[in-house]
Amino acid sequence: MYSQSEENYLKVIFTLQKAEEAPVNTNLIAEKLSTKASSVTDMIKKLSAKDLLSYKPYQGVKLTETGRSIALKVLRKHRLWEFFLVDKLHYKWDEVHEIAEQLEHVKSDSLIDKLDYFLGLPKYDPHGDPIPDKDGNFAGEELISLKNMEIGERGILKGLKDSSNVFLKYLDRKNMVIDDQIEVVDIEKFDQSVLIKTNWETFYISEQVAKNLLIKRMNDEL
Amino acid sequence: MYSQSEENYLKVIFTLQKAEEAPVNTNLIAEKLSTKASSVTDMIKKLSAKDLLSYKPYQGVKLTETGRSIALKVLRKHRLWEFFLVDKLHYKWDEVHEIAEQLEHVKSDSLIDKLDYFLGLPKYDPHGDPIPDKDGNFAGEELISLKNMEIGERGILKGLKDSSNVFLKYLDRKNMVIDDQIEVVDIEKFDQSVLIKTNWETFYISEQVAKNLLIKRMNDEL
DNA sequence: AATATTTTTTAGTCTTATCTAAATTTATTT
DNA sequence: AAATAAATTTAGATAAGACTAAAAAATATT
Repeated sequence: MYSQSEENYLKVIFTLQKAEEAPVNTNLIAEKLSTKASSVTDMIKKLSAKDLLSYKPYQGVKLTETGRSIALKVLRKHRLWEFFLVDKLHYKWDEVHEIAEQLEHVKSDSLIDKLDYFLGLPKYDPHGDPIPDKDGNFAGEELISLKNMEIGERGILKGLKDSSNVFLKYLDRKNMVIDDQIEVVDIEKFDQSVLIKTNWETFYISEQVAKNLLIKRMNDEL
Repeated sequence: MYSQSEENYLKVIFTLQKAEEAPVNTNLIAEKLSTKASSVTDMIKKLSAKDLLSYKPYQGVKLTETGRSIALKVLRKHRLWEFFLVDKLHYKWDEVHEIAEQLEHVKSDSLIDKLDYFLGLPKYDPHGDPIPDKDGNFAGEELISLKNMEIGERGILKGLKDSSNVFLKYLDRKNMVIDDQIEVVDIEKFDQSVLIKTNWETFYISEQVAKNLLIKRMNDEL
């Protein structure tokens, strides 16, 4: 069994590793965990001793297979609990992160699978992030940034690059939610802002927003 | 916010206090928590400093109103999660305790009320234990001896431990009847006699009398 | 290549919650 | 009432995880 702290480190390293595709460095981890670099070094040594990651001083870290599978399990729990909070308890999707951070550390072999089944084996959490299945496999799916879509293309909002609270609130104000269908109507050449059409309205979003919206193209299949 | 450990101590002390109707002693707590007496003493001091229980060395402990309300909140969470596990995830009732022990410490003001609502405001957990409601009221709130009330506490006279004729006549002379509201104004340290205030007068009763009066607490707050 | 800057690690300290062993207080027997 | 036993508290240690400040290594700049 691993401590909450260990699990959090593994989870954060996993997500950074995915984003960076390179050894993850100490400062980044410290920043994501709101802690200090020296604390990260301490924990890294501990995790390395347990063979959850490989580490050479000053060279950053990489998860081992074991470390990766633990991180995936934590991620699975986090996302399933988020789904539960939104789908069953009717939280808004920007309210659930903090609670899921706690729930993800509840230890029980059977619990998470029963929860999964109860929720109907969902494939995506409320932020559109894929939920790893029992065996650690993602619902592999190619999501592209809305910024990379052409005029006339359509797709479905499936995820966010930036899940910060400010951004979630912005989307809430715009009434945009996961699984919304979106069509690119026009792209302003001057500032790359994008005119999009949702099911209800047509409006402009800035380039920065467009970058952060992950879209599943409509000609793909589920 | 209180630590998991603090919450566990409060919860255990609360249940022991209910069972014992007397100051709860160190060894009992240690046994229930599978820890050592010395650890209990340490924690007791900490909780006492935070005014969650009253404690005099070698004399056992008693929860304060604040301590009691925290314990009740933890118990509420524990029992609601147990209900969830059995009713929604189809666990058997003898499998849920360990998991609920973890879930009960998840911190969120809104979570437990939303869960309560989602479950249909159940009154009893799968073991038949009553679930305290939002305001800390039990379905089957039990009665406590007036002797165990604190200065300033109020309650309603609901029963007698000793229903002998002499005692009934005594009450008659004092004009005390069932459903009288009673407030504990003071407790004389020398002989533990209690100054009480009824709707009509304020007077002293002996410790022996106090022991025999069964009170339903009025929960002014949680 | 030498210096400056940034990143990472080390050394030492702190807090929380636990423990063992010894000392003290309370309760029980004789 | 003295002696013994039981319960409780104190003193001192330990482990996890975090911190600050200083040292060491890697990177960037001139």
